Amino acid sequence: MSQYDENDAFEAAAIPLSQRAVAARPARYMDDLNPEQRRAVEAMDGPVLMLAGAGTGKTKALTARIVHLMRMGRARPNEILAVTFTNKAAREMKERVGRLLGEVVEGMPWMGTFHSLSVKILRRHAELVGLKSNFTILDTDDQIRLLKQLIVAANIDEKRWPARMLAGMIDGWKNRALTPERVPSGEAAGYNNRGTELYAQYQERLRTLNATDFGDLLLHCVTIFQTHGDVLAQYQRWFRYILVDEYQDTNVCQYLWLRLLAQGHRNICCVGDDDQSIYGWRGAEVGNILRFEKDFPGAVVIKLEQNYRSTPHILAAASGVISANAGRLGKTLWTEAQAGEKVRLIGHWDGEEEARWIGEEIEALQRGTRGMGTYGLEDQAILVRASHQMRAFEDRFLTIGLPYRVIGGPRFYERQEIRDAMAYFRLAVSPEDDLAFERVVNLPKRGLGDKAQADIQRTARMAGVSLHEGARELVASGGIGGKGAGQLRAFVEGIDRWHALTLGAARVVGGEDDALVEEIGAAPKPMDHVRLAEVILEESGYTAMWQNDKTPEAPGRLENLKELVKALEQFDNLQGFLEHVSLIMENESEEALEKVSIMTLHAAKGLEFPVVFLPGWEDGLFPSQRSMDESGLKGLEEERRLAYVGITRAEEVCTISFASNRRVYGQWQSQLPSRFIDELPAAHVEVLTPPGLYGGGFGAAAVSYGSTSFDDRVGKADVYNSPGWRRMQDRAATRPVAQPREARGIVIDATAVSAFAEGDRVFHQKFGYGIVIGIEGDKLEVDFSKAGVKRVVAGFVVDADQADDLPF
DNA sequence: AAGGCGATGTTTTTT
DNA sequence: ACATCGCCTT
Repeated sequence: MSQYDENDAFEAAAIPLSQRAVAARPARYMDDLNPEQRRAVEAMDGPVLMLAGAGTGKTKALTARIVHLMRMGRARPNEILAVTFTNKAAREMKERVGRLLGEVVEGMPWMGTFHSLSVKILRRHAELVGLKSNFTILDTDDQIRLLKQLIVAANIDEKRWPARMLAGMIDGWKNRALTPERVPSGEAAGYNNRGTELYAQYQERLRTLNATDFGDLLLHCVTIFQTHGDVLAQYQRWFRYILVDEYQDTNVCQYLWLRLLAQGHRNICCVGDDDQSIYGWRGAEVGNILRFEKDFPGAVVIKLEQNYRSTPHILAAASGVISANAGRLGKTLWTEAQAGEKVRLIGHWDGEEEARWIGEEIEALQRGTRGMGTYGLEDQAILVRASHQMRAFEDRFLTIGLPYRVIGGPRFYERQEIRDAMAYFRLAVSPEDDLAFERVVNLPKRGLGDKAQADIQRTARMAGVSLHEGARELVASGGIGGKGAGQLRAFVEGIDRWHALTLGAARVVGGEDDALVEEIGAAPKPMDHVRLAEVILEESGYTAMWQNDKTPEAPGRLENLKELVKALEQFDNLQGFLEHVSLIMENESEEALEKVSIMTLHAAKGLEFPVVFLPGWEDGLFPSQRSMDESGLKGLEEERRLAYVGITRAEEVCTISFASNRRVYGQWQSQLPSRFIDELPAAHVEVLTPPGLYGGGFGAAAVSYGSTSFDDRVGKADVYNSPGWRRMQDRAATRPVAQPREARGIVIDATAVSAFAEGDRVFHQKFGYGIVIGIEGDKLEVDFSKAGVKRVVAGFVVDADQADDLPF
């Protein structure tokens, strides 16, 4: 039922091997593998690196390999360690293995994410790192709150040295498997040179709270492996074969984790694609995959290069872009598929027009009026670099009524109301959970402000007890005045009551926990945990808080709370629920209705769509300026891999676009087409002419729109240097005060629009008439009669006299 | 204690 | 532009 069911892996081993050994019957799972895939499946022993390009059937090979290992009697299901990064990937792999086996074999208990597997291991050996086996896993909120307290306590200006940043540093250290004492002295700059000290304090606090953060799950395991040879040896013996998916995304800590476990037999198979490493910013080390053969001498390296997903043009475009990266392991994707459409490239005046055009294009493809076939909405996706780009599309699609769904929005369990409710549940399960107490003590408002909360903290600290007990004492001693007193008393008693009810609930389940069984005698009537959850939310006033809330999102939040309670049904008790939620952030209720998908490039990894739109290919946005500033060439190369990932998501139609103007942080900015566009091989690209732009003016200037296709003789360098391209870039770079513009299909000639002066009466399509009151570069400050004072790009307004002649 | 206002910092995201 | 956050006012 649960993901890491304690249907214990080790005990499962007690079943004799003979019962499992399956007679060698025709190996169905091998039938439709290509020679390379087959090689990856059959190279069972020793280190194997499977370099699997996009769409080359890597999961197929990986799952077949697992089945093969079992069929050949090399390992029982519970002796195979298969690691993924996401729960989704783990789930899919389980399903596929199950399907290949064609029979219900008891699950593979050691197939899961790095984190879930680490939890499983850590619970068995928690005491080795000073934890109890029922430790809790903090979410980011709790982590930040805890750090903030430490920073304030250390008398460090929290504004100059924010807790978020420290959290990031600590995370980075943990990703590199650095415990506080191992952090290089040079790296603790900031926080008054007390960064590592704070890190150490934080670890101490976690231990006191019997808690870990996400990074700890892995790091503690590594620590245990490194310091307890006997424990490590046990697991090395246990996991006879190790498989790792998305190896290019592993960080140092994960690498150590794997290497320690694989040290003995070296039966480790890593699957990945260095060209799809896009998580360097969160600690992933491409170096891990580049170094594999050195780390594991004698490794068999198998390249999967036959692509089953995309057309040749799409593959060629992707290959062209990625070839600009240095230090690749190098693969050349090929396909037997027919040519199909070239990658389409189109420029737009601004982001809104881009969204409008894509919306129309999607509808046209849906109707099949593009002469390129018919594609349902669920076959089409828009992949953006940064999530704020999604807005333009959402706005546009809402106005034209085009159904869409955003993938990877805030996850269910990350929503405020869900976290609040969870904090209540946590308090009910363990009243001493101080972080949960802090979160909801004044939520809903109980008249307990900063002062009251500080008093509770002080009382608790002096007595060396939890906040819950501290609050009880404070109430008893009358140390808290007036209105808050009664409410705090009610809160404290509420926690007591709910806690008692959870204990009661344990008996219903059968009381596997001895400690709980002993206490049950004192507990009141047992209560079903789903009902209990409702009671808690009701009695605490939390539900009422949202019912009384008049904001438009309140109903949705209540809906989510209902959903949360419903989700509880699938668990045995509140404890069990909380145990698992921290690691499993399921994206549920994604109806597979006919909808266009909108998501970031990161979220798109591993997915594929017949039709893909890649908007916003503009320097600074994509590649992201920040990425380049922070990580230089490395950053640029990662951005380029992102471009590669984007293009290779497309099966049949891939459309790249950019806009000349875009609002960035509220300010209009001229944009240059992405340098990645220059890297697209001309022979595989078709340049489209945007509608409403014809002849002369903007049309000719921008990207040689006049021609319908790059001349095949023109190499990419020439494209970049082509007159039209050049002119457009010059234009963008010099940013003339007045640019020609397109208004409702009417092209206004640039020469007719002279530069503006203060006092000019102008017209703006959205804001109406106004007077120019200031000029700064190509931006005008205009006092609009209806919209008030706005800053607009000069190209967006016309002389009011001229506007009068326009047929609006 | 709670609501309102100006300074601030804006990627990508899993567990 | 826009949301978040800390501070300041009531």
